[in-house]
Amino acid sequence: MIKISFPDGAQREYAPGTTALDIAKSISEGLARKVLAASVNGQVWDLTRPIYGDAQVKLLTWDQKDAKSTFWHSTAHLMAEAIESLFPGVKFWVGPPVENGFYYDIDLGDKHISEDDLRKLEVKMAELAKQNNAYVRKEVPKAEAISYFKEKGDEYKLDLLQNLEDGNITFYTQGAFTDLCRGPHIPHTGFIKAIKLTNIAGAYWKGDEKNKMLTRVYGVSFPSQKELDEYLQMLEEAKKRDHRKLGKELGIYTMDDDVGQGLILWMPNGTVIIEELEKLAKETEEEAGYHRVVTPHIAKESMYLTSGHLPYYADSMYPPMELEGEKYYLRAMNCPHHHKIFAAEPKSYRDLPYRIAEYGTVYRYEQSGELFGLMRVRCLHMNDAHIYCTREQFEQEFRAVNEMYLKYFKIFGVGKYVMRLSLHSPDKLGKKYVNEPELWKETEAMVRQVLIDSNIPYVEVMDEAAFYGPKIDVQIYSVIGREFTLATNQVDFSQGRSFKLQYATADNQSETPLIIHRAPLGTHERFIGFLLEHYAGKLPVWLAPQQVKILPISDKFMDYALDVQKKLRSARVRVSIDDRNEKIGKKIRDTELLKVPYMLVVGEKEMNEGKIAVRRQGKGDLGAIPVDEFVQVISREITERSSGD
RNA sequence: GCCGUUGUAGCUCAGUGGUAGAGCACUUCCUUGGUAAGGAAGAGGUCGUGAGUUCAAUUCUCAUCAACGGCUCCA
Repeated sequence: MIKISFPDGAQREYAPGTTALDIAKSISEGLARKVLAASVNGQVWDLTRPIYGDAQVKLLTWDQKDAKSTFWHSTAHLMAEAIESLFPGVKFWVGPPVENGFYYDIDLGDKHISEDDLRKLEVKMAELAKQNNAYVRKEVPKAEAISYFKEKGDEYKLDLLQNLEDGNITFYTQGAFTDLCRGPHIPHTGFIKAIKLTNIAGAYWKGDEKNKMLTRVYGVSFPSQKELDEYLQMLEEAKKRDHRKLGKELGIYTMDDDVGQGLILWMPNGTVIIEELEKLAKETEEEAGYHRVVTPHIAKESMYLTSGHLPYYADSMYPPMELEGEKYYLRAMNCPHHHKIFAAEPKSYRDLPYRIAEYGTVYRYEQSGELFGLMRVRCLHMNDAHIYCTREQFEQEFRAVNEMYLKYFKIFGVGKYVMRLSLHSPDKLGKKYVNEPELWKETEAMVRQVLIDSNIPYVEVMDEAAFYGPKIDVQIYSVIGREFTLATNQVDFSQGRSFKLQYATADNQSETPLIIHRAPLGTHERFIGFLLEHYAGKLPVWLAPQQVKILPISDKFMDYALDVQKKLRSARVRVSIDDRNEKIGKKIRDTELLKVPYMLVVGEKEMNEGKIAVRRQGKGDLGAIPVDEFVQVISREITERSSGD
């Protein structure tokens, strides 16, 4: 007998060769109907795969991530079967599960899949699923696998096989479809009750843009129609908080073909948000000992040759304009300008750390297909600053920057983010990264140490560093799940030397400072895009473009409304009056939809008592209070930058 | 940049080989109404842009621009 241990610590004995499905059945029939896969000694296995030794077994049902992945992976095979039956002769690359569903990359040859075909494929898949075809695992010697795919003329699977070791190769077959696959899979297709093929996209083979483009079909599937409906419902909800939709509805920003792709026109409402953010940044930076500077948006080519940016980024800068025999570039980064300010006056160690900040406007010629609302644009305003410091000061300065992030995140209630320690790839030294292997090692260790000392959870990622040094990026996710770097904190051991930046040490030697590039609030564009989604458009009062709307019951009360408005305006509250000839219900509805935080209803009662009836957006009627009291309440809320809950 | 989809009124969208329609928004009038849509009338579009096919193109074809979904990229 073999001993099976369960996550709760229980142990049971089974005959060797028993399967996880047998184990589930021995516990309860209900469980056996629900279980999709099993974790056996930490590895996800097919339920039907025999277990021959003692093992830790965890039965995985839909709620578990690994079970979902297995389920979607199996659905990808089912989709491939359907595609093969509707489009015979196509070739398959890989079909993995992803965050929300699965995809399969396909070489369609001269065939073509349309949106209509997706509906046909869904029908076919449902039909195949109903056959309850088992996913059958088969171990295959490498030579046999090779000859199988050679005979099929499938160069893609042959390519996959190249990197697989003999004895470690398995095929899975369900119905008429056989695929090279390491598994695992759900027991049979009958579990797949609801399928939605979501979109068709191109994807480079092996993710390399030099390679052929394959057709990728995305889909998602569920064990019941109800779950699919809920998922679709959730997508609808997510769309409502998409910053592109909210940006339009709330009059935040616009774009125009005559201006150009990726160039944001900030409307009055958006500009209010920008100015509030800048106010916050300026206060915070002043308190932290930064100086403000202002620098031009262009510079000569020679500066970007000095900085070393040009060889790396020429393609993603706007092409230069030539004037009097000189090439000028629109800047894509602020750092060189700032370095020139550092260099303008001789520095001593007493001047360090030298911190200079600017909401710097930069222009990046991002690939057209990359542009995305406010999140990825071609003209951006960076919450930029550069800190020039000694090696001894570095840790404290770097840590102070991290603390600044966290301070900001607290104000905005940002909880869902990942701190990413971005490191270089040693094999790309001299290409993507400056060729200073020792300095890379040293600074990466320094940055890691700061994270550890500050007790900040983080993930390490290779090949994500800047060309001049390692960095910490704060990754956030848009409502539709796309990942973006919101904030960044970077070490630079390279540009100080390129620009011959120096300071005099205490013993009068010349030393090159370390530089920290940092942008805790990222760019206005991305940060505001993020905030709109984060708050679903319901900005806290201090950020709201329109903080108060006064709603007179009828125009008899306009004079009183004007009095109230005057009081609020003198307290610097952004307020206006809905003076339309509409009923109060209509005024409330429209103001609610514009997500104005406070509505003040004024009518006969309020006028006689010197009060206003306060209504909070999304919360309804809060009752009447004296005007002066309201002014105090809202002023405090604004000054404290309260999130309002 | 690549693959695919889309482009009609300020917004959301319907529609057609014979030069266009709805709802909301807007303007005017009636109504002066107490916590999420009061009523009526009116105005508004050379159907993204350019070319081609056709007696005739918003509709078909091609090109181009832009948006969207991915891929690649992201100082």
